[in-house]
Amino acid sequence: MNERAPAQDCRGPSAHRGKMAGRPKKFDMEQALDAFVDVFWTKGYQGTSVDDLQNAAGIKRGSFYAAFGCKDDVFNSVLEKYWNEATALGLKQMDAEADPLKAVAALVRHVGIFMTKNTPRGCLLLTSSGALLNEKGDGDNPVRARMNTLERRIHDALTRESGLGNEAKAREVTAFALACLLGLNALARNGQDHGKILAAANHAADCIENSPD
Amino acid sequence: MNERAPAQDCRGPSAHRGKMAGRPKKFDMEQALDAFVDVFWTKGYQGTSVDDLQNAAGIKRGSFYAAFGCKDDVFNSVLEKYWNEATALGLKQMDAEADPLKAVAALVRHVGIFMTKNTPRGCLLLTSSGALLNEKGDGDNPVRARMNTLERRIHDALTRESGLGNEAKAREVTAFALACLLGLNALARNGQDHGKILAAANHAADCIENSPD
DNA sequence: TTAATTTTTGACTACTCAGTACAGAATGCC
DNA sequence: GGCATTCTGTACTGAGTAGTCAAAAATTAA
Repeated sequence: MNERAPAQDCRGPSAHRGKMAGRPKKFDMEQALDAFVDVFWTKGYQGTSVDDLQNAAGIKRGSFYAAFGCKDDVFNSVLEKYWNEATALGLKQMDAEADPLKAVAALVRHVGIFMTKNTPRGCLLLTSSGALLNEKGDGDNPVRARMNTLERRIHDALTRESGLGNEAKAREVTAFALACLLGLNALARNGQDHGKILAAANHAADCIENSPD
Repeated sequence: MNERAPAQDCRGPSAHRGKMAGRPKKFDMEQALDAFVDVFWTKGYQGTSVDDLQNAAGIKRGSFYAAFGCKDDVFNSVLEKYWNEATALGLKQMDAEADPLKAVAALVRHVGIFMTKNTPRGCLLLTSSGALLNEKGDGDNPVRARMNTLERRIHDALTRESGLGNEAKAREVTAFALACLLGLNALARNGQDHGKILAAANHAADCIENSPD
């Protein structure tokens, strides 16, 4: 564990143009972060080394640590960026649908498409959740926290205003939907082809929409 | 990559009692293998070092390599042992059921129980499949091969004698069932409690049994 | 007792990794 | 120009890793 501050100044070429003293950065923080997302996404948390990150962004050791902090700091930043983008794409579809079961079904359907687009990478968040367990034990971690958020969002979608009165069923569907998302992701990462994943996603969505009581 | 032979003689204390020359083994091959299963199961493929394996079995470096070969050899042995045991427990339940959809539902229900028993470890096979992708790329690997076998078994269960006439539906349900299994596993490894996992498994099984056409 | 055989043991090589340290380069400000 | 500031590049530390090797120990066979 390392307690250094991750150097949150973030001026660099892309930051606001009020010129400041000192040698200017040769790289763009945002572009570098994009590259980091890519590396973690394809290689997984455990599989990426700091060298991988540096090479991907074309940054040498010293600059890297000064600008981004340690590996875990970078991973947190990457997760934040990815989570925001993935949320924007996926969860909003769920919130737009009025009928609770249809809303969750829409989420699952969208995730199917999302996974298909990115085979065999699947979803960075869902994939990392398993890997972090091996690395850090089952304590709190940034992935787990976001998984809980995701779960809460699904549960909320099921129980808001016009929602399911039956709390037990809401919980069951929530757990099932979560399992479907994780399952579709695992399917994608197992190299299943587009057709199969989409079929499974559609089937899952249909199942949720026609949920048995 | 290392091409040494994994020393497949396997006499040791537990083998047949025709005494042979040479210093006797101090450890039992089967017990050691059990310990290896345990380590890979809790730490994952990437997360376990050869030292971990040696410590778990109380074997020193040289002896380890002489008896079991390299890390990948050990992993293959572990996978074989685990697969046989998991198959004996899980797939036979599926084969015992005549109705195709009920058979697959039975498998999913059983997996739910299995995952619950082993939280937060889940299933060694399903868990490793994602990790190996990061490590080895998407080429052939021993996990992938067994995943394909699993998929084929599910598809067979759906299409044997009295089975579904509709091939498209069979494929859809197969992919969905696989997604459910992987999803339940991921759920378990995300630290979800017993109740949630069982609920999700039951819901999934119900969905499969009442599969929409 | 001696030879043959096999395992044990610990040292050894060679490599990768995360993170630190520091001299020097490039800039803005005065 | 001179100075403070910030970034770059590289070398370094220390820990971990996989796998090899040869000498010592334990056993059976002759």
